[in-house]
Amino acid sequence: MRLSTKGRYGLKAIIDLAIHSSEAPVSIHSISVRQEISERYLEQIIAKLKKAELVVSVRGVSGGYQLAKPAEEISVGDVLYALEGDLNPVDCKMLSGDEGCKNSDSCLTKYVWQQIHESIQNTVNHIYLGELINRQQGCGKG
Amino acid sequence: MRLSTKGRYGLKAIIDLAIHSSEAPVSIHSISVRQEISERYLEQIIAKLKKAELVVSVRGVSGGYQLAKPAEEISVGDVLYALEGDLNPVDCKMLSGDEGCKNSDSCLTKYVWQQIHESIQNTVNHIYLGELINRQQGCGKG
DNA sequence: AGGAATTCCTAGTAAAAAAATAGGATTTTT
DNA sequence: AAAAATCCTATTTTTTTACTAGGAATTCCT
Repeated sequence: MRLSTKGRYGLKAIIDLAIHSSEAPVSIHSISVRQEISERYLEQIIAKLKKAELVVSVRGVSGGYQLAKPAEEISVGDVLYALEGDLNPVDCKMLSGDEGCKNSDSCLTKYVWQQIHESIQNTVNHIYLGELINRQQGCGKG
Repeated sequence: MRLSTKGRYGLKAIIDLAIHSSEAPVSIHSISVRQEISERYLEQIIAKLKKAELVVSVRGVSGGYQLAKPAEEISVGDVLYALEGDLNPVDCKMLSGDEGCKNSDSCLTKYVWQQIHESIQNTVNHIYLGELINRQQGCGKG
């Protein structure tokens, strides 16, 4: 039940972008240095964020990435879905359709997985990058 | 961010026990047949449930397992913690201690992981096996 | 024009974790 | 004594994750 490094690195990376890319685009290289993540691996992660239209890219020298919209409008859920797929604790087949209910026990567990899924979604959909950055005051200075 | 088969099979198995072991102990073999889980693998899973004192065993012929306490007093959380460890989406090191805050970004993400963790805990700690079994009415009959 | 810094795309590999299998000892009932 | 079960631990197989690698395309700067 662990998030992969894609999700962990990716969230750090997009927060880094939110903080540093407001003026000029930020290169993968500079993120990888600040966040201590393999450049080549980050490349793949950010590619997913781009595909999900959370960031935009500028090619060529002094190119890089920027947020596709204000940090206040990007939720942690948006980021994690892009990187980890749905945050469902179990595979779709068990959940979709009521056919699984032929065995009544799987019907019982289904309810549990749905509840967990909903609570995760609820949490990540209501935390926005903007908020996170504003929290920074008072932390990290101790 | 998927639960392993340990958690999935294990919850099914203990629900099976809750339903079938009220009179006599239930063997791994019979659970494995009903739930379509490898007998040898189930053995390992149920060993964990025993270690966590959620089930008790009876050895020898016509032995098997029974719940260690009423289904109303065993939460899904109890079961999943026994099988999956804490349900923390990220590794402990990042979360414990404020040293991680030297890099302020990891401080920001930390908050997210804690929120997710709490919401999962909250969910699984408040669903009890007893409840699940009572839900069964109305389901699985369609 | 050419070189440098960058994104972009895809394939491959290595390491780690999960899932399952296996062997055999022990306990208890009949 | 045989059978049915738990118990214990090691090994193997499979799958997934994490990372590496190569090189093409784009853009800026001199």
